[in-house]
This record gives sequence, C-alpha cells and structure tokens, in this order.
Amino acid sequence: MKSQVKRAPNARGEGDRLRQEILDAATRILEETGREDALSLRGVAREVGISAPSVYLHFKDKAELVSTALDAAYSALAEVMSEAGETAAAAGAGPWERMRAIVTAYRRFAIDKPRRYRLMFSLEYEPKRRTSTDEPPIGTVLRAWTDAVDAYLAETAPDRRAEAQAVGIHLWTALHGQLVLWHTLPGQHAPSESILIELEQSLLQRLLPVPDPQ
Amino acid sequence: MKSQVKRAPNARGEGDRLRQEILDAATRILEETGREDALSLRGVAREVGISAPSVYLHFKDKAELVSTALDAAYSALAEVMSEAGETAAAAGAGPWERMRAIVTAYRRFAIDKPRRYRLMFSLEYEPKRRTSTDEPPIGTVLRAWTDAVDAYLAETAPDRRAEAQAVGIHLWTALHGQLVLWHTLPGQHAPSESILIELEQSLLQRLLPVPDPQ
DNA sequence: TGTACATCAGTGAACGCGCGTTCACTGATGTAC
DNA sequence: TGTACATCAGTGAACGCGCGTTCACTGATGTAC
Repeated sequence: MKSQVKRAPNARGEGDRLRQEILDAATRILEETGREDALSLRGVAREVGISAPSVYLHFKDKAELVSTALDAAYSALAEVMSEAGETAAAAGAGPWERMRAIVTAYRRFAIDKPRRYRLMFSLEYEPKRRTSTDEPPIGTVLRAWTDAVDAYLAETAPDRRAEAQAVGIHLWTALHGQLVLWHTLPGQHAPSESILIELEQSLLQRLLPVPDPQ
Repeated sequence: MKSQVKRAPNARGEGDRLRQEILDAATRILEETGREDALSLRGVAREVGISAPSVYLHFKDKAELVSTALDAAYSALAEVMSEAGETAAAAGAGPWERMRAIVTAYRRFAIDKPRRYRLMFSLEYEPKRRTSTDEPPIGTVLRAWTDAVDAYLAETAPDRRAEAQAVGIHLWTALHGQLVLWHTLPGQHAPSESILIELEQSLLQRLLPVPDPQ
C-alpha cells in the first residue's frame, strides 16, 4: 500500500521539504478518506513514511497541521474557480458561459473528492488567528463568488451591480447546500451529477438576470 | 454534573423504558456537544447512568444507536416545520406569512442547537435499510419543504404549481447552505442572526413569486 | 589538514486516554407444579 | 401455600486498538580553531 522505503533525512538547509511532504500527505488523506478522524497525526506520518513525533518538528500540534491543510484546500478551490473563469474568457465565452464554467468548476471540485469537500466545510477548526487584516482562506472562496457575480452583472445588467455581494453569497451558499444535502440524501435518489446540473441551471436562472437565449 | 444515583433496574415488562432513556440521552449529547466523536456509546451510557454494555440490550451496535437518534432528530425537525405552518394558519396568517413562519422555525431549529444541526447533515451514517417503500426520515424534511411551497403556490400562483418540487428543493438547500456556511465563516463577520434573516428574506423574494406588498 | 564540537533532522519507546465490544456474572421477579 | 426454576434487566472486568504527545536518544553534516 504505502511505501515502506526508508527515508534519508533531508540535507541541512532543507528541513522545510518535509513540511511540504507532510501537507501533501494530509491533503491526500483528506481526499481519499475524508472522515475527520481519519485525518490523524499518526495517519499522516504513516502516509509520509516518517515517525509520528517528526510531525512536531514542523507543526505545533495536530490542530495546526489540520488547519494548515484546510487552508491549502480553500486556496486550491478559489484558484480552480478563477482559472475556470479565465480559461472560458480566453476562449471567447460570453458572461453566461463564463459563469457556468465557474459553477461547473466548483461542482467538479466538490464531486471529484466529496470527502475532502465535506470536510472543508464541516470542521470546527477555526482558522488560526493570523495578522487580523489578512484575509482568511475561506474568505477567498467567498470573494471568488462575489467577484464572479460582479463581473457578470457588469456586463449584463450594470444597474444591478450593487446586488453583486448579496447574489454572490446566495449563489455560493445555495450551491453548497445542494451539493451537501444531495450527498446526504438516501441513495435511491441517486445523487447523480445530472440532477445537480439541472438544479444548478435552475438556480442560476432564478438568481441571475438571464441573457438572450443562446 | 450528571446524576450518580444508582438506577433500579426496570420492572419486568418495562425494559423498553431504558431504550427511550438512551435515545433521550443521545439526543441531549447531540444538542450540547455535537462533535461526532462526542456521541460515543460510552458517553451516552454515562449520561444515562448505566454501564456501557447495557446499551447492547437495546441497540445492535453503535451505528444503530446513532442512526436511530438522528432519525428522531429529522422527524423532530419536520414536525417543528409543519407545526409552525399550522400555528400561523390558525392565527389567520396569509401564505407569505406562513412561509416565513416555516422558514423561521427551520432557522431557529438550526441556530438554537447548531451542533445538533451540523451533525444531522454532516454524518455519513446512512439510514439503516428499512422496508424500502418506507420514507427515509430525512425524506420527511424534504417533503415538509415541497409541501410548504406547494401550499404557497396553490394560493398565490396556481399556474406555477408544477414548480413546487424544484422550488422546495432550492429553498431547502439554499437555506441549509446559508446556515452551514455562515457558521463556518470566520468569526469577525459574526454570523449574527440578523444577517441570516436578511439573507433569508432576500432568498425568498428571489425564489418565490412575491405577493402584494404588505 | 585534523579534530572537537554544535546543530540539524529525525527516531523509538513509552505515557495515559477513551473507545467499541465480549464475556461470564448477579440479583430481582415472575411462573409451574 | 411453598419451592424450584426460567427469565429478564443489567453489571464489572477485561480485551485490543489507535490516538496525541513527551522524552531522551542518534547519527549525519557543517563550523571553529
């Protein structure tokens, strides 16, 4: 299963390499077996191939390890969204198509690794207090949404741009609710992706001013 | 903290009383300290004041205990919603007011015991397979929403009644997303209830045909 | 060039904990004769 | 009415497990003289 190869200690200045390896392993665990209790310090150490105490060389305690891993996941999500928007724009897509691309990227992120997604938004680990002016990582996800809606409204209904913040929040929370609840609902309703896409379409049409039918 | 009083065993035919006490204790723990790992079989036994093995007299294993407790929580939620609707109706409220009463009841259920709410929808315990025609408990919550929307549309826009199912789902999942995400967002945004109420209002106005301004 | 020493990256063993579950039991209450 | 016995409701001790964390250590690599 996991490599039992003996690791050679890192060279002198490169202790930080292990830190990254630990985070990568934590992310992998998050993706594959996302129960909160599966994300154990010992489990991560096992995955990396080091002893459990070694983790303490790079993280204060378990809480710090977990919240750092989660922060990385939030950033990755925000990144995926803005990339999707840019790619669509570069391909000459109109506002509606761009919006759909972003929503699809979000859905894919959630559906491809449902356990990771679930964990990202169900933990109580509050992000560590950082310099309080800094944006908290989950906030970047919120911003990705409000930015996307703002860009959409700017092009389609500039007079409604003041609503961007509210609509962005609606879109995000509503989408999130769909993804989470549909995963929780009994299996016979088969939370097939096509149902989610339909719901998503219907939601977009209700929350956003719809452009000319394409 | 918890009563250390020695329990007298129940009389002959009344073994079922303990079953109920166990479920009540599980519910209490769900409400107060809703981390999934706090809902331990031993913890429940402690709360009831019995020995751990006694739980096995009434539940096959931990999974059965937990999922039974969750089922009860789902039913309670559906119950609270329909009561709110009926009470409002009895007080002569119009469709919009009734809808608001239901939404408020839902929000209160979620906010009053946030840990319970979070747990209800974040566990992976799939409801035990029951006679497959039976409605799964979480399904009753879904039905409560679609029924509420259907009743609303019947009175305000009968021609749109076909949308009841879709709109009910939107309303539920969107509300759920708001409640869950707002709880996860960093504390400085203070997930004050008033913000939630605003969001909720705005959501209702966007998803439902709005009646004459009152 | 050689050697003592500091530093760095990491380890192995042990701690105490709470968990789910199994096992053989106890003591009160009802039933059969 | 008395007594042997079955049944019921529940217990105490023990199991093996994985966890987070602490501790004193090891062995390689760089630095000072």
